[in-house]
Amino acid sequence: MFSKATEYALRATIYIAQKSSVDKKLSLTEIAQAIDSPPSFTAKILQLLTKDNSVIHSVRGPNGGFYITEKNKQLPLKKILEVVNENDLFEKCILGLKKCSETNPCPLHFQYKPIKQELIYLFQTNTILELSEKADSESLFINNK
Amino acid sequence: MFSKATEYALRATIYIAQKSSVDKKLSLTEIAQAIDSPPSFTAKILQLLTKDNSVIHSVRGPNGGFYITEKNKQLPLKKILEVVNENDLFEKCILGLKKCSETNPCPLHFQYKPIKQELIYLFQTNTILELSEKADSESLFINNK
DNA sequence: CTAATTAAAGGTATTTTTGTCCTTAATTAA
DNA sequence: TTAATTAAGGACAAAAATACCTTTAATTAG
Repeated sequence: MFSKATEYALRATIYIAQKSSVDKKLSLTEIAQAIDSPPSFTAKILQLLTKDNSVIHSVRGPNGGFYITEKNKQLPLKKILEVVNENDLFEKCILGLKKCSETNPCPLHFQYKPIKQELIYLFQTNTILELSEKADSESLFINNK
Repeated sequence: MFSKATEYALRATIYIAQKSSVDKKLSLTEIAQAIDSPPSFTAKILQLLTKDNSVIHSVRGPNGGFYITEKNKQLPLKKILEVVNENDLFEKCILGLKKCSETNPCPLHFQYKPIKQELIYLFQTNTILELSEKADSESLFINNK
């Protein structure tokens, strides 16, 4: 469904929302361990999410790390997909046809349509905050190996 | 959503179901042109679908090519996904967590569950025949560029 | 039987994705 | 001010997906 990059972006953001605050920032090392992702690759993805502080924030130096503001916790999950450029899922034809449309539909078009709508709804209505609250504080990301 | 390989597999099979018969086999060249896919790569995928005649059939030599039997047209689309090994879509956690389950759910688990069910239903209940009949005989695959 | 046609099979090449490493910049504490 | 810490940024490496090409095998028509 999603690329590794997107999976890591979603997991990392949810974890950061769950565990961080302005005065309790999380290091790359902690995040990567918690969500079971390769640290260096995760760093790249966190950079994307940090750009313009669009999703998460970062601070360098001792006691630095990553955190997310209360305001940004109100962002929908969809925002994360936009940042990692996997947002086209909600526009693409399921058969990969470039010109599939309402007037020139692929054979799956009208059956897939409501499913796509539900996916869009899922990522548009769920905020980072809501998801982080659903994430059990201990058991979610550990034991993922 | 799907890999290129899977998209080509679905498109090719639907096209073959729509246009071929035992005495009107389709060549690789025609198929690849019709569904707008790279011929050599498509050949590999058709080989998979042909193996053990599990989905489509092939004949070498002059007037050879690919076709599908009426019997195999009754197969669900899911069969195609199995052959190209993208069947795990219906089992995987949307966040990529290895141990996500009913008792240890990821934060999206219960919201994604019904969507996943609908996807499974879509690919299990739709047969190749049904899809090929929905595919407009002329306008579906052309103009895809 | 021979030549032509078409898919099968295998190897190779390219591109994209995923992952690593090293240096630089920022921040902090001593 | 210096040393330590942590993310940013860039170059590089490995793996996987996608795409191509060449030879072989099967089939058919003449």
